[in-house]
Amino acid sequence: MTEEIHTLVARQLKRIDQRYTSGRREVIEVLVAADRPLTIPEIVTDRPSLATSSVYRHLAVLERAGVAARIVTTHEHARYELAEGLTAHHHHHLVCQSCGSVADFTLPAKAEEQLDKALRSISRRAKFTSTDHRLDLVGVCPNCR
Amino acid sequence: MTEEIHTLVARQLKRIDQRYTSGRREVIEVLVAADRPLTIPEIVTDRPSLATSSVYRHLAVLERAGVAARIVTTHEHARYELAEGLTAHHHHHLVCQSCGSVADFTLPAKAEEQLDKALRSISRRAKFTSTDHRLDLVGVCPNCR
DNA sequence: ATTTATGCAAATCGTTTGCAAACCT
DNA sequence: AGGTTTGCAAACGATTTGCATAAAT
Repeated sequence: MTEEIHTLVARQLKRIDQRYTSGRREVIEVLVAADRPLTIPEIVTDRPSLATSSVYRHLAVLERAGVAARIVTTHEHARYELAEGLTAHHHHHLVCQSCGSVADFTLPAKAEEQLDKALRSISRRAKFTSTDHRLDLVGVCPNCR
Repeated sequence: MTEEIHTLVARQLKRIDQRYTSGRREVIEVLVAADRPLTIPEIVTDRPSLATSSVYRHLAVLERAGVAARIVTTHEHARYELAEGLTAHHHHHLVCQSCGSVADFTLPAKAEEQLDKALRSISRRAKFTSTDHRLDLVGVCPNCR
């Protein structure tokens, strides 16, 4: 089942004429194993054989291929996770203001639907071509309380 | 009515033992005049008498005072706007992936309520103390199409 | 063999900070 | 005067890039 992911990543990379090299594969492995978005230092700590600059490049490629997603936080480092297409579900984030950690959550299907509907209507009115929405809850995580 | 804002800002600053100096006032004036979140270079362009480093400091203070809000974008510069307490309404953002511009929108009251309710329930379950939520629509603005 | 990816060190660029002068009270 | 704020230049730190080597096709 995680093999499936690699097949998918390889296909998506090929689509933009990129190879699925061992370094890129390692990055994907780390992201698959994580249950939350990771910073680049975290990824490097997990796989010290990877050079930091290469991880930046790998993630840029993986993002272009649509298999990784960058999350912007108020904290110093950006965070990355597998794209929703690979993990199979649309989700949102709980962002801790204190430690910068990010956890995932999903909205009940009905709430998500209602939200989507409202957002589609907004986009239409604003002549804005929306590709995605982001919903974050900002606050303090259980660890930091 | 914009005088009212200055009174409020002054009060909030005093609360954290900070003065409402001319530089800080100028920053607020620019933000009041803008109808969208601005980057620091944009603010400096508007008021060239302000030193960039001072604008960074001003906005840090204004943010601590709760009268300005920093918006994190995928683009290079952070953006700032008046805090919701001053502009009087909770709103969200349309973020253009192409040019990085950010426009405001509000959700219909009912949709916002439903969303809030769903989010409160999520927070409770995750033992997450939520102070705020952020909702962004990501896509391409009319100017960039 | 030729192209593409990677590591390392150096460069970049938004943001922060030290310090001396200007400002406020 | 005494403390705070500001401008300027220098420092910082996350991310990017140049270039020479290594890997992939």
